[in-house]
Amino acid sequence: MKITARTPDQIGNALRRVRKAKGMTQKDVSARTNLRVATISSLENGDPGTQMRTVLSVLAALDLEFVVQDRVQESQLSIEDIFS
Amino acid sequence: MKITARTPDQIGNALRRVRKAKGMTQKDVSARTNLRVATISSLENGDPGTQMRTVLSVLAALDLEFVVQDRVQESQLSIEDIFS
DNA sequence: ATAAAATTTGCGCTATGGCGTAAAATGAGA
DNA sequence: TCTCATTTTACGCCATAGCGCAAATTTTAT
Repeated sequence: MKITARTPDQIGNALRRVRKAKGMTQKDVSARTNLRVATISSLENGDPGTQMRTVLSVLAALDLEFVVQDRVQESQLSIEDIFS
Repeated sequence: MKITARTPDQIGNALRRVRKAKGMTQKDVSARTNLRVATISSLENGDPGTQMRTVLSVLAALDLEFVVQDRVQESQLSIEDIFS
């Protein structure tokens, strides 16, 4: 599992996809993070105002991590276009 | 350039390292993002409250991107321990 | 269809991010 | 050492994140 993200939408979609792939509900993530279900929802829906602590907390709950790397030249297709 | 980050501090340090490696000042990043120098400073110093829009904006200014991936088992050493 | 689960939205609240502006502190070069 | 550039910190301001709590909406299964 390795998804490039440049926008809040892409990050949100990636997190939702991974969560579902792991068979977890927002409630499950909420329990692991002590964040409200509404907060998880907001993040997954691409709220750009979501704080770093919140994103990192959810990442940890999903056993994910961030990698910061140089931008790679890629097609105009976003991850959302590729995966339904 | 590829740096794993799990904490606001690690993200901040990574961004600062990359910025300097590219010979840019916080003022340069500020000019490219329309964020205040103080905001860049806050981010680089690991403020967990920094918003996603801010992080993504700075990433773009540094020609970087996020990759979300499964956590990798690694030593206890953080990136800060490895690089001065 | 319909019941249950899951997700989204709303309200009032407190805390704080990022803004403009400016000054203070730190770092780097002559 | 002494500037000048860079970074950090402060103050007042407005906007909003995330909280508890709850209701509404959507999705999933039976």
